[in-house]
Amino acid sequence: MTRPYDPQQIEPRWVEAWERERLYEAGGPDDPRPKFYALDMFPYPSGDLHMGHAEVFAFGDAIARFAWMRGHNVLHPIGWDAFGLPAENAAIKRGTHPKEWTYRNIDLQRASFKRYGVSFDWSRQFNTCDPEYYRWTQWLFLRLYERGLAYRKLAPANWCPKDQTVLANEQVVAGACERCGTPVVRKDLTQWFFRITEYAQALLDDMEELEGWSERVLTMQRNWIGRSEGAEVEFEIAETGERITVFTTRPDTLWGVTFFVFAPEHPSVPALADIGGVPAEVRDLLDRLQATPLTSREQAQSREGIPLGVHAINPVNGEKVPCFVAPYVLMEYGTGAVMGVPGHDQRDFEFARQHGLPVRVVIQPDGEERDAETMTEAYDHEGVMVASGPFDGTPSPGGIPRVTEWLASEGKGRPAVSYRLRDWLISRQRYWGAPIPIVHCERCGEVPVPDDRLPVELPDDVDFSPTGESPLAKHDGFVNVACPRCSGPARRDTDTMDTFVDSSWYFLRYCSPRKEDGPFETAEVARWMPADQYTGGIEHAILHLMYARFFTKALHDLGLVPFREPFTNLLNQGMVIMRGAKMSKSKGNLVEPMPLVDRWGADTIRATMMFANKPEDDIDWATVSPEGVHDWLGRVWRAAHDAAARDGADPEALRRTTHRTIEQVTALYEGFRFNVAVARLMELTNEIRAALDRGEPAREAVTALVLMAAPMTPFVAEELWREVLGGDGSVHRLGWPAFDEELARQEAATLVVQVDGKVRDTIEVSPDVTQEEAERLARDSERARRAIGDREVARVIVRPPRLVNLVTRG
RNA sequence: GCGAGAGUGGCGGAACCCGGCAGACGCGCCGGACUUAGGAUCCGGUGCCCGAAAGGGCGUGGGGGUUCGAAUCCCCCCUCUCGCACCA
Repeated sequence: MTRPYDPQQIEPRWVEAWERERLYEAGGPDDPRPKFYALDMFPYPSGDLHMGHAEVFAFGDAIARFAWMRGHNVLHPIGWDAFGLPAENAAIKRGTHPKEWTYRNIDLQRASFKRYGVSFDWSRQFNTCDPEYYRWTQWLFLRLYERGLAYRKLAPANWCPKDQTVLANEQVVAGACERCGTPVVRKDLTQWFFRITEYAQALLDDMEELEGWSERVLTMQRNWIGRSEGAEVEFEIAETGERITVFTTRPDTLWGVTFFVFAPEHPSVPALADIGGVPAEVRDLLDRLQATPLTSREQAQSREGIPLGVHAINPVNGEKVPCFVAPYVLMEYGTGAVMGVPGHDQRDFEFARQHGLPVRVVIQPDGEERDAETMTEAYDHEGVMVASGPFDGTPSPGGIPRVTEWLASEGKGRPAVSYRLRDWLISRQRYWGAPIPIVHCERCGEVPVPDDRLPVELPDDVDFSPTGESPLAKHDGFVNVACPRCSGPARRDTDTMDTFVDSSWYFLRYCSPRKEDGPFETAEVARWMPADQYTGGIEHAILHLMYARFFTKALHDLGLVPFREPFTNLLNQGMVIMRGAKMSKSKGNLVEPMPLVDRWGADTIRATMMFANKPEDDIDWATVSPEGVHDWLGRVWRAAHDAAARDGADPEALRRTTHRTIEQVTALYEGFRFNVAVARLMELTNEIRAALDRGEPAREAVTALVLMAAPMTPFVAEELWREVLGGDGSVHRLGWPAFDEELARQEAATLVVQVDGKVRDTIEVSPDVTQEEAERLARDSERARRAIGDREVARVIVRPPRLVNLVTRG
């Protein structure tokens, strides 16, 4: 009697055995097998694993195991992204220390990962909050600092009043803090930045190398960088002679300029307001804006504005146009001043209407503008109608390139490129992060902490309740320090780094995680990087992936790594949702994976995730059920036991199915089509069952089945392989089953007789039917005759292996 | 508005790259077997309509086109999802 399939009985045993056998440790430099770096986005330890983790690591692990079985030397590491605000907030709420909370969660997640059967190389684990790690985060900061890629400046920052910290632009969503949803306000602070804008063009250009990235993510990154080509044009202020530069994508519309607008924060504004006699109004506007978020919608959408009382001289025709200050012009983009062309820009048009300014349409010389004759409609630069007239018209002497050229030759402008991307604000006024390794000395100014005095350790005894000031600033023992340069009294920088800095290089540390005299071993990094496959959630499409790409480029230019892109192939899987909505405790639709594992076993939960949908799409947990997969594994279990007890070679038909399945499943794994792969394996299982029920042997088929299932359902595969099929060693070290191409292509041959595209009959024939035989069959056989009736056969199309099409006439 | 992707049974989804038996595989549902019992296990059925059956008709968001043949290729439209959005 076959023992029943009981995952709770077999799975924990293999967790232990694999660990004992050190089955998943990556091979050293002498390993002759080709390398495969299977990288999964490391988790944030905010509790036990959630459904999202269960999904990513099911995919990531299947990819790693498949690579092992195909003969690669695999690096499949794990660590924890352990610094960050949630730890601090949770610690405050629970009256504990972020460190304690974090390490406890890491222990919890580690145990769960093991129970889940993920094939990690545990010998390489680290946490970004370990001093041995953040020492090198600080070291890398200093290298960027030396290169001028890290700098400090006073800037308006996004400030979250609840979390009491500055946020990166990327962390502000619809004017609110990404984490807590509190509306963000503007605050002027001296902040640390990474000069990611220096790499804006490289980040765009090198996308060519990212062949294994989805168009979706590339588009998101492209939008985020937001490159536009155009020209800088210089206007002169009539009253002062000051030259003000604007950026425009449409220099050819300079003839349509009827006004000029400054952003409220533009440095020239206060002086011009004095001259124009409106200093109080302008100051009021600024004060009001200070109180509102940097990225607020309403503010930007209004068309309010204050006439400055001064005029700008249009460089192309010497016209004087009135100047305004208006919040719809952003200091953050372009030069913070724009020329107003209401005939060709929606916003300018609305502004002109509200302030009673004239609208003038520029007529292109080659008649490109559709309203050239009537001038009843105005279009923006994308050909979208802005408004209907009638309007004045004025001719332009040329298109964009000609006008740009002319401006340059006259010294009134130059071709220019503008990016939406801003420098990356990395300082945080919070405790749980890597301290910025800089000392401020009264005499020497900013002084980097020397490499041999790293890490700048984060003290444990800090009052980290948020007050708006960096918690570290209240810790005298931390703050007061001798200047490394002059030994005089100095103060440490008390900000900590954004956690995205920690995660911008962790994949390099994995290559040599225990290195003590550097962030990574160059040879090891060269051996493993770039990562062959990166697996993680779509929510990191912009932030993390852009920062990691930037870091890699900067390190490349510092001569620290020999490549410019870190991740060759990227798999962004969708989310696990519940009844159409994101899971959350507050919505009461939270499902936790580990209790499911306790009930069904890890194999079933993993395979259920993979079977539910293609990796990129969301899985609605309400629409899937582990039952089907669990039943399937039970059928595999029984089939394996039955087949093992039977001698003889598999029957021909089953062999064909087996080899066809191997061919298909191999391709499906390569394309991450795990859902279909599961379906094909279920199909094969059904065939095996049928053969066994007929009393036929099926050992070869079952063996292939177990091997192919191994990356997705590692426990049951290992158990069946080692304990039932008498396999030698782990199934996860075995070669991937080979398939006989000839056999795989042979079908149970049926000719489908189509008459004018409609299926009339199916006729059994030998698998290698030729055109001649098929034609003879089509014309002479009784059945074909009956199918086509009295029509005349015009043509016979044979498409091996199994289609005969009779094209009839009349 | 701009950009990307998607519309197939009661449900999740196959087949689309490369046109050739649409609905693989699973869930659910229906029926049966075994059972004191079934929320266990096994077997069968299940796109819709007509029909007892054989069989027939209709079917991949809508409309057109190419083709002997279109879920698949081309054009137009509709709907949905995601990302970006005073970016000058």
